[in-house]
Amino acid sequence: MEKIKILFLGSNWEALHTLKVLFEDVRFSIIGVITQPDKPVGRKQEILPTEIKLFCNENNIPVFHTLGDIERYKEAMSIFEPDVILCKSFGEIIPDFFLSYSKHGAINVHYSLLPKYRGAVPIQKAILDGADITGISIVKMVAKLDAGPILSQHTEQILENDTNQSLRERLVKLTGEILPDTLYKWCNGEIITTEQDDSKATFCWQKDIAKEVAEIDFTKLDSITIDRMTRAFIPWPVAWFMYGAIRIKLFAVVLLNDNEIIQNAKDSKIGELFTTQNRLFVKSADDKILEITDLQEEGKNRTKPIDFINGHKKSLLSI
RNA sequence: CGCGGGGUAGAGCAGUGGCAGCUCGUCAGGCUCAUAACCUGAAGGCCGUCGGUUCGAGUCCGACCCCCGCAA
Repeated sequence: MEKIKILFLGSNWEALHTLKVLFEDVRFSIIGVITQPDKPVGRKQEILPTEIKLFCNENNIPVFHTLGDIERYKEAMSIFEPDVILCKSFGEIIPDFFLSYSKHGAINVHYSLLPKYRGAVPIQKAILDGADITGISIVKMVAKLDAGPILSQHTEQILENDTNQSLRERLVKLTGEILPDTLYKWCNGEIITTEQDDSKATFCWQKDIAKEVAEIDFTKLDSITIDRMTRAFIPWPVAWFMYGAIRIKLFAVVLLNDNEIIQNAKDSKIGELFTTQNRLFVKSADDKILEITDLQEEGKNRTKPIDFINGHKKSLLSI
């Protein structure tokens, strides 16, 4: 039985996980990986090889950079002769001609139930919208972004306390469980695709997830929105608010149902932080009490509320 | 040399050249029907490192190390 030759396009840790799963599956052979070039990382902006590149080097998989350049895509086509192209978190717009040069085309893994949430940040947007389910769509890539026929879909519940990170980790894991079979069947002609209903498409863009939109003004936003923002912006850019002149990152909040505290705090001012029972609270614009359970001041380490309270005993309102 | 904040008890923070402090936690005991409550006591420190100034440095000066935020 001849192995299916895969040309893998991917750049981040999610792509690496998927790449490993396919690499270890005996039905497939990874003939090459196209990934984004090494970039400066961290505070020191050191240029380090990406994890994908390290993995490829260890396993003698050829690595190629297209750099978004049409000519380099053409060059890649002359080097690699894949049966199928698999794309996961690649980060470049791929030219049309490249999508169709292999026998079985190019397949993309997208983290939403297409046609909903086409675009760059489907998980975050689903959380911001308060959706209760999302999922994975494995689609054939076409010129139009995330608009191709669907090979298979799998739904996943969005839990009440799911963050972009926790949900993403589950979806990445699930991808490893379902992608190999789907891809194998596809290449054997055993899958009949389903066209997307374009009229039901919704979209999300990278600009929806940015530092500028991650600011939380407790005097203007309601508690539900604040909770969703906090969960959607992890691990980046992380929801933040101003405490006096200090910027504070907000890693987790809990909508409060504790009657005693709500009763005691009924006179507290909207947007003003206060503490009681060694816990940290704030009232949002809809007059609900939110408990802050995980935070970080600029220039300082991430701390638990008790530590923040200890450090601000004098300025913090206590009820 | 990208910009900025910081390093003091297990944690979080004060500290004006002159005895090392506060809150929380920990430990021991007490009180209470009861508590993330209250009372009494205790342990716990190379004040990032090295050098300098000084009668005297956590504090002033210099160099270095490390952590963090921004930016990318």
